[in-house]
Amino acid sequence: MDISRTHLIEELNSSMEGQDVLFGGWVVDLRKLGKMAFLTVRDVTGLCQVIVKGDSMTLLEGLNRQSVVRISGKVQASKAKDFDFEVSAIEIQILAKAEYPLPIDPIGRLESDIDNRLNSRALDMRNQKTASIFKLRSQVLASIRETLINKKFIEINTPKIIGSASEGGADLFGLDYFGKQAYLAQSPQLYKEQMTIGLERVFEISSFYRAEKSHTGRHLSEFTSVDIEAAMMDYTDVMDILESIVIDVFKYTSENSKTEQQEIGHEIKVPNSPFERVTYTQALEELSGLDIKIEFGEDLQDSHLRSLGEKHSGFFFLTDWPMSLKPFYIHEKDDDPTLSRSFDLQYGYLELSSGGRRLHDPEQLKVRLKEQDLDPSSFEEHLKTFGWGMPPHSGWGMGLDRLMTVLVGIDNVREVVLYPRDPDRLKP
RNA sequence: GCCCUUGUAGUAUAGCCCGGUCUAGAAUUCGGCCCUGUCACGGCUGAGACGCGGGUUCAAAUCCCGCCGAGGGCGCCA
Repeated sequence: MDISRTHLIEELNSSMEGQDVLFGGWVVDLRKLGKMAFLTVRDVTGLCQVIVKGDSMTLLEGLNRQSVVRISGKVQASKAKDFDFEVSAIEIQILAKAEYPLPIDPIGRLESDIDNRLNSRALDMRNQKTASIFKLRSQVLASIRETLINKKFIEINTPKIIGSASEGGADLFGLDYFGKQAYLAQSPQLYKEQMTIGLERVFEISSFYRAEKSHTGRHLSEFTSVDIEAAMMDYTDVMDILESIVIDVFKYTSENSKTEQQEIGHEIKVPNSPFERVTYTQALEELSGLDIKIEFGEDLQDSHLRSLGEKHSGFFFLTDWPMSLKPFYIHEKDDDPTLSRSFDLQYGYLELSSGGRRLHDPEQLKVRLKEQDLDPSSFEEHLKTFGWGMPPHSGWGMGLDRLMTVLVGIDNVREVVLYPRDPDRLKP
């Protein structure tokens, strides 16, 4: 079966009148008017109207919406409202039929439940709103890579099957690895730090796993994280990098996704920079002004972050957290050892990223491990690299899926992940 | 782990609170017929549903209980 095409739909134009073309895609709409018919056909690049008349009408037998067709025809001027030109069909080949009933309405005229759409995710991509979200996601990834590579970062891939828990905190998924206990990685933290020894500036964009039974619109068991780690940088340096990545993502997508923004019904606006930087201590004071009393050293609850988010709408950094709230590898401040060189990037109440300056002195690391009731001997593989000339370094991890929800203005992370995994969803 | 909401054709919904009017309604989709410029085409026509199991009642889509499914929130966590 010949499935070649001479043109993608976006390559067709009204100056080609009279020209024979061969293209293909899926049937979006089919309107039969007695002895003539209109169909609209979509490929990844666009939508084209096809007109069928006379003897060609027999070619429509058995054709239905969402089926895949290959059409040969002649370009001609169109009287249609939305098209300058159309293709008059000479031959219509049905390459694959769509079988009804379909589980969702792929046109999106009636918006189906998120549950139904996720169960039929591939078909959901025929819905231009959904497809646009993932086209945007691709642009976001491209933009982040471009920004980081321009700043001399090297993209790495660290293992997702690991032999021991990397940093405490979240519960890990355990698995049997040829009779040994293994885990799915919750973060590339230790590996990316190690890589600063030789590659100096590294980043990874990958899936990580948390076995938390969270039921919210912003948590998934499998999520995509953007991580960087850079030698010879302090936490404020990597905050600047994070900020420029976010700004670049918004700039890039706002300019390159006009169609997608229209489909989604959300205009991407480049945020103001620089982002506000609020210290943990200032945050406590602000909350105190709102009659919310929090002791130094207490973590900020969701409700506290919501209150702060109302005051600092949009992106802002929360910096200088108490050491007691931070993992063992975080570096303290010189002027106050109870405070850390750390930060979270917030969008309102939503935590997008957290990072900081890391300890690079193995002796200090061992002390901190013990303080947090972790056993230094189970970190031997990691600690030994610190004796090989570990440069001072800083980094962060950012939840890509959360950033996507901010970018497209949708508050459920499941909308921006192809096949989300949460405690109740393992399939498809 | 806790709390709230919810389940009606393929899809998305009305009806439920206040039981009988439900032979479950309108839309869209799907099938058939008519239609040569549609553009959410139109007209005629057909098919298609009360998640499962108990209970209350003369009578249950409607009230109660259990199970299963779904959505959201809290907590955990990023």
